[in-house]
Amino acid sequence: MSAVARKTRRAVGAENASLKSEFVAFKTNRIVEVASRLFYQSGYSSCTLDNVAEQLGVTKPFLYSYFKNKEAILAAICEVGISEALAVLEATLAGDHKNHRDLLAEVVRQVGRIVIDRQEYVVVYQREMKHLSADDHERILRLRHSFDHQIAELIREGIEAGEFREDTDSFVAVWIGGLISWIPTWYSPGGQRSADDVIDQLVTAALRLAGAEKPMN
Amino acid sequence: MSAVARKTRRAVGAENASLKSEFVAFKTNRIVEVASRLFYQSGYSSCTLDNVAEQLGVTKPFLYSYFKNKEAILAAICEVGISEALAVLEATLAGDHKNHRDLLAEVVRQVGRIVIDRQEYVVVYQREMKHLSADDHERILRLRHSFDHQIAELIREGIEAGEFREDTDSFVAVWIGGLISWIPTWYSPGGQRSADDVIDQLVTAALRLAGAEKPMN
DNA sequence: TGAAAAAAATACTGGCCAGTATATCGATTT
DNA sequence: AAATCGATATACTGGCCAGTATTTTTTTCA
Repeated sequence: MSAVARKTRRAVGAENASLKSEFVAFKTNRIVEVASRLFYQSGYSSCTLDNVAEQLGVTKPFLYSYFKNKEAILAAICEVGISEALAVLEATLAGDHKNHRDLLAEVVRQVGRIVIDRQEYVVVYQREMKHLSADDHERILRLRHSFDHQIAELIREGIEAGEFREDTDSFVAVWIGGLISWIPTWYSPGGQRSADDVIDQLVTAALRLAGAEKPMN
Repeated sequence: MSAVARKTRRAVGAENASLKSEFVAFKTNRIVEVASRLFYQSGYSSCTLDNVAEQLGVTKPFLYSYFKNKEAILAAICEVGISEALAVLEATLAGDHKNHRDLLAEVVRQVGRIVIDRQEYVVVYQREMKHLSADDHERILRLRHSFDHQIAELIREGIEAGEFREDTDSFVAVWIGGLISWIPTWYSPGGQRSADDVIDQLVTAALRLAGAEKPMN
């Protein structure tokens, strides 16, 4: 066998392998997607894996070749919302900004957008967290705390910079988190208010809580 | 039998009857109390009626002589928080107040207190609503809407009276509802912050959202 | 006190469901 | 084309649990 042939075969092999892992990732994703919708609608404990499989047009053992058990699917769902939120938070913090008020506004806007896009994941996380194994629970809680702490830090810096009212408690970070998490309980796509309206309101509300008046003009 | 004897007997009979209905109310209450704690801890679908009965030191058929089925217990739990909140809202609105800002502050304070006192009921309501029968769901949703509308009306009047910033959307009523509902997810009795601290913060936050500065000084 | 009624317990059932053991089927290799 | 292998399906099990039929205990009251 020539050196060229060997190389070609290796390349083909590598391509196959990566293609295969893409397939796996795709299927895993679809499972999480469908499961999150069904867990959202009927609750984690009431939703059976047969339901999930049926919705996907496959059978239960199929799910078990991609996830260890039912709880692992829940963990995957719970991780989506919080890890995406954390990612945009950190990306936004890393970017340039005029001042802390604009930075806070931008962070809230970005995170609000994710919460709206990933409504079902976020709600399932909030409601069903208690069914996670101790390990998964701890891992996800760490992400969550990292998020809260970075927001709190942002608030503290803004107060120090004199951009937020000085009688603001950095604990408002938690209240702002509340506003954000509250969206999915009343916003529904295709309802009265558009997603953009809701996000604008959210940003206004967050700035008021932080004591940073007049958002954007 | 003399008229006096008849009267006495009737009186005794009535007394027994009322005592009996007090017993029934007491037992019903205890069931709701224990069930709400267990549903809170492990979720409605995962918690069995045998668990509830065991915690009460009785057996499952006992529960069925006070409630038609499992869902009826859930409905009773869901109704507690919202109907108490509605009651204090209406009582507060009916009282005298200097102005709309103080009225809003008082309403938020009272409702916040109930949400803290009835944490478990409120959380179960939020999480498990979807398992209610259509009838129960509708009935409870009406209470909820009544609550939201009255808060929105209060905000509108406050704006009109010039006490809240005029660029405030009466939709902030929903955001304020969010703040209130958010408490149970992070406040825990015996934790860092006292219930009174939390309520003070809540009132401050609500006034900021409404655009009514400087709460109490 | 004893019969009847009320309250609560024991004992059961029918269906559901997470998880698994085994079979099938199509692709790949030789 | 036979053997192997990976991916998915079929078929099953063991335990759980809402709800109920039946029995036992307690209360009522004549």
